[in-house]
Amino acid sequence: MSNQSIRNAGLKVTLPRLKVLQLLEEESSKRHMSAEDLYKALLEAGEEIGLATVYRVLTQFEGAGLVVRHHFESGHSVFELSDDDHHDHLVCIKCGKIEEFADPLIEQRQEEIAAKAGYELTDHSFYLYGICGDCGKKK
Amino acid sequence: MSNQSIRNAGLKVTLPRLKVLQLLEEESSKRHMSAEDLYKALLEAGEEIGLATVYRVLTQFEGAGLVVRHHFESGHSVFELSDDDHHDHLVCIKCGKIEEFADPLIEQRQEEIAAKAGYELTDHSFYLYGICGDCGKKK
DNA sequence: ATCGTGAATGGGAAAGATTATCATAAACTT
DNA sequence: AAGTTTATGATAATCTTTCCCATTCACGAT
Ligand SMILES: [Mn+2]
Ligand SMILES: [Mn+2]
Ligand SMILES: [Zn+2]
Ligand SMILES: [Zn+2]
Repeated sequence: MSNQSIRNAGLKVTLPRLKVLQLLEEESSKRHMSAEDLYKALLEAGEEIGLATVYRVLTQFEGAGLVVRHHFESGHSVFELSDDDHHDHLVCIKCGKIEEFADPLIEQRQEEIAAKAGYELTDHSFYLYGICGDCGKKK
Repeated sequence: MSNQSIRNAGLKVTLPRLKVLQLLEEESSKRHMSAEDLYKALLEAGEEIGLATVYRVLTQFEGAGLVVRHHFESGHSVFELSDDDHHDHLVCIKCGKIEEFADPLIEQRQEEIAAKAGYELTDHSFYLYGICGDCGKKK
């Protein structure tokens, strides 16, 4: 239950935190939401929450590993619930559709590259951009 | 000569454009400069240039393929002169040092991933973050 | 070299996203 | 229940980038 996830993250269980987390869990389909997206969705759902709180909570969740932050080309941050198994993203530059993928070969290669340069790898950011099948046809 | 690069890009040769491009060429060592970085450097060099112009010119150069824009974690854009051969980046999260690398295996794999998903790949953004040898020692 | 005209520039205002402030409210402790 | 600590929400502030528009500049034609 989200209740427990928040505790495990070392955070107090407050209504705003609960609501944000639950919304992220429900919207597992419409993933990758911005702070503003979440804020609006909560308002529409009749919740009383401040935008600043949404930003704060998301940053805390990120720190606790509960959510992952992404910077797609647009520049601003979008979030998704942290999954057990890491994945990367393939984004259609026409319609915005996002495919998720995991590629062990690339993951491993990253380690090799970092090691060769004497770096200890802590993170990576990897996005592919292209034109999806649907958008390609329409052209 | 930068003069010619600008013409080839289909742009008129103006003083601001010339100055920005020359600065990027000189600073090939301190690569990856932000619009603000370039603006300040030009002011200090006694050039009279507007910040808005720097932004405009960088966007034009990017469109013409003269420079490449990066979004490191910081959020804002940094630029570097476009090199003939593409490279990606390995960034130290402690000291900010940047290693550049090119990995044909990863580049190829990206194509395969996109193809498998029915996307036509147009671009990618790939950054590795870690702790460099120097910063690892100090710990 | 001078002119004319459309394109480029610079300064400041505006926008968009995120963070900082701080008085008030909600949680926890006792 | 009271006191202490922490979180929240409204708003102001910040930061980066873009927009606006009057003025200046570049360059092909004269
Ligand atoms: Mn995802
Ligand atoms: Mn580079
Ligand atoms: Zn598409
Ligand atoms: Zn370092």
